Amino acid sequence: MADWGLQAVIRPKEYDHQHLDHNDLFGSIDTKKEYDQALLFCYPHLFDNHHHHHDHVVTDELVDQLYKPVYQTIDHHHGFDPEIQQDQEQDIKNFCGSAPKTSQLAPKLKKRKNQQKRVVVQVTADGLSSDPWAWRKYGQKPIKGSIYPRSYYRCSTSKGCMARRQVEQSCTDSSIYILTYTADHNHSQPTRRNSLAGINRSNRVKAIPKSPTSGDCGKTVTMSKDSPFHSPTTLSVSSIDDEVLQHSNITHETTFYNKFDNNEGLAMMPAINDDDCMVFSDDFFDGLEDLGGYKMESSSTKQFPHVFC
DNA sequence: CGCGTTTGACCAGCGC
DNA sequence: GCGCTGGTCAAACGCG
Repeated sequence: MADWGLQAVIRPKEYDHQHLDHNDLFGSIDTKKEYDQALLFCYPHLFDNHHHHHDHVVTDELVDQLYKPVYQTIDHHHGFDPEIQQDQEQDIKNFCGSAPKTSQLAPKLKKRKNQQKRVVVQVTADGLSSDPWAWRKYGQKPIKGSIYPRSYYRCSTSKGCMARRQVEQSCTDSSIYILTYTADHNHSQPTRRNSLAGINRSNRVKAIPKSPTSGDCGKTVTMSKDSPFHSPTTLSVSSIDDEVLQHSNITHETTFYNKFDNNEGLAMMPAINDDDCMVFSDDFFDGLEDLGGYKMESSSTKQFPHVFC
């Protein structure tokens, strides 16, 4: 059975247009479930205890606008294989249905590198510390085609954890860092204290220099698909809960778009402003922090990158 | 002392 | 088969 690790990326619209060479590196998210997976992989705290679905109105035009370009990308770069999609659907169902068994968690040995599932996240320098997991650097290598080296991290929370993270600076936009997550955590999300204990030092070291040009777009996060989301603590795939929204005082400025996908849930996409950035109010992040025990860095305006476009 | 980064060496996948 | 490249290992070292 095919087990291709197609990647998907959510990135600012203008980024795609200006950095087409990077499209060769990444695929794109093609379903809302994959977006959920990406979110869950990187920000699991957003999903804890929120595993019921909600009805949200979304127009067909909006759905087409949000998702159509992604399918095109997949067709172009990876080819569209119904069997592959079926496998991916099954992976997601396994993930959604119940806590996975140990056998499901164990990565396949000798798996081809390009078949490994991975999640690609693009963040600004400020966003590098927004990861709740504790990572330990175990290698760094210069990458062909990039003037910046790639750093390799493994999860330091648990010795047996196979989760990996790669960090590289975009060669076309030095303010953007490309995070690639592979494998999955075999443990629950660390507590805030544990997480800080693991990242305090590395954060202070600032191994990756912050670009003087960064900061224009706040937290720019780019998500990708096909993550190995089999965290044993995960209850189900879900979207950010209405309770979160209410708790966060979401206003018209922080509208979420939602998309039904074959009765298997819906995605919630932050609104895109005129600058092609998702904008969240401070109240929103305060709410998330309260609900998930997760501290976002202080900033007057939080902006998440939006989906491909 | 524990935990982190750095860095050169080594290994394996992949294309030719 | 060979060479290139990416990913990992492990020793050395730094820091609190």
